[in-house]
Amino acid sequence: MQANLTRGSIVSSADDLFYRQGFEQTSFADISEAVGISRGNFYYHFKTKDEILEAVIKRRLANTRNMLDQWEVNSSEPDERIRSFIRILISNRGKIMRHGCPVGTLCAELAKLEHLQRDAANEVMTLFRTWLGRQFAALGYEADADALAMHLLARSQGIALVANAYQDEKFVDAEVEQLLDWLDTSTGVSPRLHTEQSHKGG
Amino acid sequence: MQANLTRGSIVSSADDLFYRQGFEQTSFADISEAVGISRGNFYYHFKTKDEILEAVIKRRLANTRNMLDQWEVNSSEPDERIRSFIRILISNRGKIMRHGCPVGTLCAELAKLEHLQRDAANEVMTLFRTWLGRQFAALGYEADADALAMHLLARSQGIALVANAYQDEKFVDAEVEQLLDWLDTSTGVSPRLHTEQSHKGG
DNA sequence: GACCGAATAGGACGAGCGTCCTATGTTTTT
DNA sequence: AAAAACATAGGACGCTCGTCCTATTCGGTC
Repeated sequence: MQANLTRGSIVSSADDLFYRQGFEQTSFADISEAVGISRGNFYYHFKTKDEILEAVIKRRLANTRNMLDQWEVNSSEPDERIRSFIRILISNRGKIMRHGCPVGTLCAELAKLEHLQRDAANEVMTLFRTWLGRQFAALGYEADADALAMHLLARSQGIALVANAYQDEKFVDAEVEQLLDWLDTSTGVSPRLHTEQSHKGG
Repeated sequence: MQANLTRGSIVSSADDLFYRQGFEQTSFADISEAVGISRGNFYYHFKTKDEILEAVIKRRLANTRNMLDQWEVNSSEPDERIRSFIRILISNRGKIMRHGCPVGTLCAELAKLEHLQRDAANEVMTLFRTWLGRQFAALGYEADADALAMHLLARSQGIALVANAYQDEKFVDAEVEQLLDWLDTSTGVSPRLHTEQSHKGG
């Protein structure tokens, strides 16, 4: 079963290239060169470019699920879990400044292409959305859980996009601080519900 | 000077197509068909695709400057001017849900392509940035004017991107309300500086 | 060692791309 | 009216793309 190994390498390289160059801009030749195989061999594993995209999105879905699961394991408190989400802006700061958010840029590109895999790409974002929604619900914001999740999602996407445009490291840091403060003090949607406020550890 | 007329039509159509389909996805054939001229005539006015992009960006810069000037004329109060900015999310809501923000999506695409016109595209965003910065400075936030402008810029871009992904009209409305509230109450960066707070009209 | 499926290599293909050229038509100038 | 400049049309070019085909090599089985 050498095939599975090669297939994995292809999806992994395609994932990386789609992120760095965009889907449309990445050619079969690019991927096969990155993997170190011939274009003919490539066709043995994937018949069309859309098939690769589909596999890449499935891979991202799986990776995202793993990451979210890990955050739930690492932190028992919902607000700390949300902080894990916010802090990826810091841990991935370099990549984000160079290539934007992998989730947002793919959604934006496929939306513009009106691509069939558009909904699949959105699912990755929805993974974060529902996960964040659950955390906000656990914090006591049952009614506004989804709105808060969407708000945080949009804030993150905006920070990533602007950071990518201006390559501004300090801007990311400052905005992340604001997000953490926003989480600590109030969500801005229904502050009165914020009864059991958790205290900062440090 | 029929040339200037045709040239204008080309830039106008290209502007629209670049917004709806993206720069890379739009071909010479697309533009010439939209204008109603032959590809040969096209070449008479623009030698390369990059030249068209350059002209489109210059057009957007001019249009943006006009719009910002108009906002300054229409409102004497800086906070009301900022509200004009926030409200484009409502007035352009349909377009934004379909194709995203024209400024943000172009910056994101050219960043991914590592295109030479990338900085030029960023200038459109910078136009908003400096203009917003001036309004915040006029509101009394001299020290944090640029940070506040960047914050509002990022918020808007995030809203546009998420709205484009989910085609969610109510989300845009709710977020715009939050932005207007944020502007009215406090900026979140240096609330203590917010001495001369303007009152709402309605 | 012959055999067979799995896996790989490398190139052919038609289409569309950006680019460029030349011929033709249309004003404007003299 | 002739000449010159402007403007347009339509197709040729070389290239790259996604796709597809066929020949070859590898690895395990009888």
